[in-house]
Amino acid sequence: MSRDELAPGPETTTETTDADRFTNARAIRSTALFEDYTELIADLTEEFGEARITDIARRLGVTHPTANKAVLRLKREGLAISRPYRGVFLTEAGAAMAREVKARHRLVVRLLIAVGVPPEAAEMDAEGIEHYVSETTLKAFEAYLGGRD
Amino acid sequence: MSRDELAPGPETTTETTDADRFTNARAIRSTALFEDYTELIADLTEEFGEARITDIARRLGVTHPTANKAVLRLKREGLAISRPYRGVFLTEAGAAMAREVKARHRLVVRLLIAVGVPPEAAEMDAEGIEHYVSETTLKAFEAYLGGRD
DNA sequence: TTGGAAATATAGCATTGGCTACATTTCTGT
DNA sequence: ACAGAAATGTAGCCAATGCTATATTTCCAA
Repeated sequence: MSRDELAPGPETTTETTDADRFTNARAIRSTALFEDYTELIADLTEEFGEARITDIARRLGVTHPTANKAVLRLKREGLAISRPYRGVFLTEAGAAMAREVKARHRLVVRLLIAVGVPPEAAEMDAEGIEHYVSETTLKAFEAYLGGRD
Repeated sequence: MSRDELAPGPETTTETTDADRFTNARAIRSTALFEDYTELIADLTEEFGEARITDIARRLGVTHPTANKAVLRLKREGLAISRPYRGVFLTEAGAAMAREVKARHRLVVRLLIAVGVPPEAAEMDAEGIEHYVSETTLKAFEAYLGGRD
């Protein structure tokens, strides 16, 4: 009945526990929002020369106070800058995050389509999946896609 | 400069907007926790005959008050039942969710491994990815895996 | 059987991320 | 040039999800 020493599996080597996986997933969840915002701000800046709160809010499907509050957090984290009543711009750190996220997004969509997921569903699901794809998995996706087209 | 009618793409048909995708991802994020808990409670119940708060907390890597509070939400949503100072059990609805989540989890891991992701990374990433895989994508994964082994 | 250890419950705090309502500033058309 | 429209900012509310600290209950072993 004692569940105390049941955890250690066969090998006593460095092992990834359930808790590790869940903790990892929680950590990712807390950065996912930043990734969405930086990517979107990069898109809007490219399209319009600046990213305005109203446009950010509309694209994300949230109200503008919500977008505004998120931008405050982005600024606090050094990912964006803005002046009152003006557009939002990414810092170098924010732009780097946006580039990285965009590359990951594209790769995830390409992989989903490659294994037979309809493009529409691939785009939809990638929006959530992309945040959880590790560097290792990304490399595997690249190898898989590279080796077949 | 007017960004108002830039949104409508080429076809005026039913179109999935960015906002739709983000709204979908947010909705999923809010059910992900329930999915993790029901799956875990099912596992523990199978292993030990009941799911205890302490075990739930340890496996998820959170403190027990956190697990307790989450279980209160599960009960409120009709996914679990429990009596004070006793183990937690799934309702039929909770058990159904657990079964569905577990099947999805296994399929995601299998697919990741099939495209070349190392098993350890596949397990890690699946913990987050699984929540975002739609029915359509799941079907595609099944077809892909079925057609190659 | 009873006292200490373990498990569970609860109170209270912080942050995130959503909202509505309202204030302020900027833009724009006449 | 200015009035109304649009955009932005801010205040305040709520629920979720984490935490620590402190009860309370149950379990187990001497």
